Parts: sequence; structure tokens; C-alpha cells
Amino acid sequence: MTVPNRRERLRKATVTEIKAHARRLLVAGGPQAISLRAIARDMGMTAPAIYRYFPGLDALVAELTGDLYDEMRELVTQARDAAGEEPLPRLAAMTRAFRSWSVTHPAEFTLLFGAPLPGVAGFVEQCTHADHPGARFGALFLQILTELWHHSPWPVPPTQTLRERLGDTLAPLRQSQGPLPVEVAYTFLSGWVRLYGLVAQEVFGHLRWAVTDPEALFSIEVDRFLKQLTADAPPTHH
Amino acid sequence: MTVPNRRERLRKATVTEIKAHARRLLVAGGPQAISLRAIARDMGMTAPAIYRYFPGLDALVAELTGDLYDEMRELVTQARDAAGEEPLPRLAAMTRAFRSWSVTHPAEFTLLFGAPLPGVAGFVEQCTHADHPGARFGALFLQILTELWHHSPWPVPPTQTLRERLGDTLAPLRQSQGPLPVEVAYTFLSGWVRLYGLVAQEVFGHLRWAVTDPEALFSIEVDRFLKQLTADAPPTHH
DNA sequence: CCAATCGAGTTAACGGCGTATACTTACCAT
DNA sequence: ATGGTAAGTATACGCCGTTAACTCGATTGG
Repeated sequence: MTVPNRRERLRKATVTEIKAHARRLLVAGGPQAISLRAIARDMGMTAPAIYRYFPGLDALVAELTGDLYDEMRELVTQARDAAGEEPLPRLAAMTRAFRSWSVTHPAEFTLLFGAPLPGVAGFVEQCTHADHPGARFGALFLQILTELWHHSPWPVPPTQTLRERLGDTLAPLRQSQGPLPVEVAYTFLSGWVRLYGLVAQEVFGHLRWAVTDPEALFSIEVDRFLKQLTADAPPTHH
Repeated sequence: MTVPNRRERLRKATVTEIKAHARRLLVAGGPQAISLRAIARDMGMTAPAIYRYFPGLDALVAELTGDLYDEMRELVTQARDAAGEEPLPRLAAMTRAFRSWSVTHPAEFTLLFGAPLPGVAGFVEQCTHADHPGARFGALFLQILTELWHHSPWPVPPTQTLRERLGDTLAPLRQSQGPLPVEVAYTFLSGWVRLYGLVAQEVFGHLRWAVTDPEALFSIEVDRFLKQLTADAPPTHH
């Protein structure tokens, strides 16, 4: 019975090698540069052989995308855990790790957070499932914000205002990882959107016409956002 | 001497038709769907003929990108001018127009603001020039913020803090349209990044796992940002 | 130990793509 | 009328994803 194990082992090794070459191509030339023929060529194979391991290029890219989410999540987790016990410095470390990874891995960032490619479109759709790599990444930030909220709430638009204006809009998010206070869900989205906007603009080069050192801007923005989370004043009024 | 005019006229008409077909393909299938062969097929021509009008696919896409910037800028301008005289409602109308156009034109938005395609990479580089369509679009927001600032400054991190932490980082932006106060430059970037992040996440479908009605979230975020611009309190302290 | 099976990989082909080169054709100015 | 020039075509090269038919070696059951 050791024999099928061996076959499985070989197969898994091949899958790993395919994805490794796919990533090399991704890094070298962006998402568009990933091609079955190039991968096969680099592996000393012919392109149709890859169909023994993946249904097609799209599936390969989708799986690579999942791997990258996991890799980045791991990195952010490590940065968080290396930042001590206080929730706020932990959150700060997470944002810095996210930007750092994104800036040093622009091609990977593009694949994860850029416009959905034809084949990856379906991948985005499945983010609703809690075990989706993307959802698990989001849950990291959601989790620490929840922790912080229960530790010491920060001022947000009054709950009533949020409820009136948002309604059930945040329902998918609030139900994704156990029930969430609407204040936490709102703050998560507001903060994530700012973080994403800043990093994406930098990675995509859309800030080069305006800014020479995006990290300085990033640093200020993170500080201002975190300060909003510490000021334990009563909620601002409508 | 009317004859060369006629030739020029025909040539211009052909260029327009090529770009129109390119846009149709863009809308139908995203930036990747733009292909010289498909355009030529739709026009009853052969692909190499297009090289009489554009140096290659990349140049065609770059020019289309410029046109789209102009189209969107025009639309935002109209929305602004239809919003009365007060600067703040004008700015609000501009952000709403920007989101509205983006959501209804996801393919075009992707081309303008998504990850730079191989060929458009060079296009992004040239945004430094003030007459670049992208720069002229940014100038719209820059302009109204400047106007608002001179009318009634809003609280930002103290000028000294901004100077210390940003240094000359914003120099390209501050010099792009005549000299700008660092407070205006910073507020512009901070606000633009939030606006971009929100709209891009919505257009790219990255919010679908969390939010059912992105417009409600957008509305709240814009209101909060604008409120920051009206509170004429003294600058918050470091 | 042998035969049946199955999985990995190959070759060949189809249609799509950008693009370069060489050729034709129609129009324009002299 | 003629020479030049711009528009457009035909052909070809090398990429691409994907499919179908086939080979071959390893695994498995008898």
C-alpha cells in the first residue's frame, strides 16, 4: 500500500512545481505572463500535460491566488504576533506588513487585489464562504478590531445613524464570522478601504505623479486612523 | 487645397471608428478583449491596416485611455456645475458623479485605474505632465479643494507636523498646478485615496462578500469626509 | 508471472492573437 | 499623363489555450 502514496507524492510534487513556475512568470511579467506553454517549456514538458493537473489556465491561476492569500495572511499574522500584546500596536504592525508585502510583491498584489481577470472572476464570487482564503485574510483584521472594540470602544457615527443609513447592507460581513456589532463592521470597512486605496494606488504607480515617498504618506494615514480608534470620546453627533 | 483636407477628414473618421470599436470590445469583455484583429474584423478590414493609424495595440489602448479620462472629467465637471455655487455641495456632486460613472462603466474604470497593463505602463509614467488627461482629471479635485481652503480652512495635522513627516514628498503634486499649501495637497491625497479605495473595491467586486449596497457605505464615507472639511476647529494636535 | 488498466505524457491540429514584410491599388499633385 | 504616396491586402512567424488521438510505462488484479 505504499505505492499509491508514492504516486500521490510525485503528483503533488509536480503540482507544486507547476505553481512555482507560474509564480516565477507572474513575478517576472505580471498576471498576463502566466502561460501554460511557458510553464511547460520551463519544466521540459509540453503544454497539454498540465491538463493532467489543472482543468485549465484559469483554475491554475485561481489556485495560485489562494496560495498567495495564505502566504500574505501568514506574514501579516507573524508581524502581528511579533508586535507584543497591545492590540493597537498589533494592528499597526499588520497594516505595515500588508503594505510592505504589497510593495515588494506588486505582481502578486495585482493578482489578489486588482481587477478580476476573466478567469479569476468566479474566484472573487466565492469570497462569501468563510473558509475562502480571501475571507480568512479579511477575518484577521476583523478579529483584532473586534477585540479592540470590546476592550475600549471608539467614537463612530451613532449606532442609530449607522443602522438607519446602512440598514442590512453589512449583513454579509456581520454574519461572516459570528455576529458583529455594526460599529465594528463599519469601522473595518472604512479602514480597509483606506488601507487598500493607499496601497493599491502606490503599487499601481498611480501616485507617482504626486508623491515621491509613499511610505511617509502611508505612515501618516495609519497614525491618523489609529488615533481615531483610541480617542475614547463619546460618538460624534450626526 | 480642399483635397488634403478631405484625406485628413477620412483619416480622422477612420481613427474615430477604430477607437469606437475598441471601446465596444472593452465594454463587452474588459481591457483584454481589445484586439486589433477583432477591430479590423468588425470594420471589414485586415488587422495590419490598423498600423496605418496606430503604431500598435498598446498605443491604441493608451489613446483610448486618454479619451476616457477626458470623458469622465467632462462628466464630473458637469455634475459640479449643476450643483450650484457652494463649494462643498459641488465637491459632493463630483464624488457622486465619479462613483456613478465608475460603477456604470466598470471596464473603462479598470482601464483607467486598475493595474497598469504592459502597454499602458508607459502611459502612467507620463502623468507628471500637467496636460496629461489623468493629471487634468486630478486637477479638478485639487482645484476645488484649494478654493475651499482659501474660503475656509479645515483642521488638519499641524503644518509643522506635515512638513516634518512629509518633507518634500508631495513636491510633484504641489508643483503640478501652481504652488499648493501642504495642507491642501495632503487633504487631496488622503481624500482621493479613500474615494478611490471605495470605488475600486466596489467596481472590482471585492466588497460583495461584505456589503450588499455599496452606495450606502459610499454615502456615509463621503459625508464623513466632507464634515471634516467643514469643522473649522483649530488643527488637531500631534 | 502475465495481462488488463490507468495515468502521464506526447504529437498534431484548430483558432486566436500581435506584428513585420512585401505587395497591390487607388488617389493626388504636378 | 505620370510619378509618388497613402491605404489596404496577403502572407508569414511565433506566441497563446485547448482538444483529440495516441504511446508508453507503471500499477494492479488474477
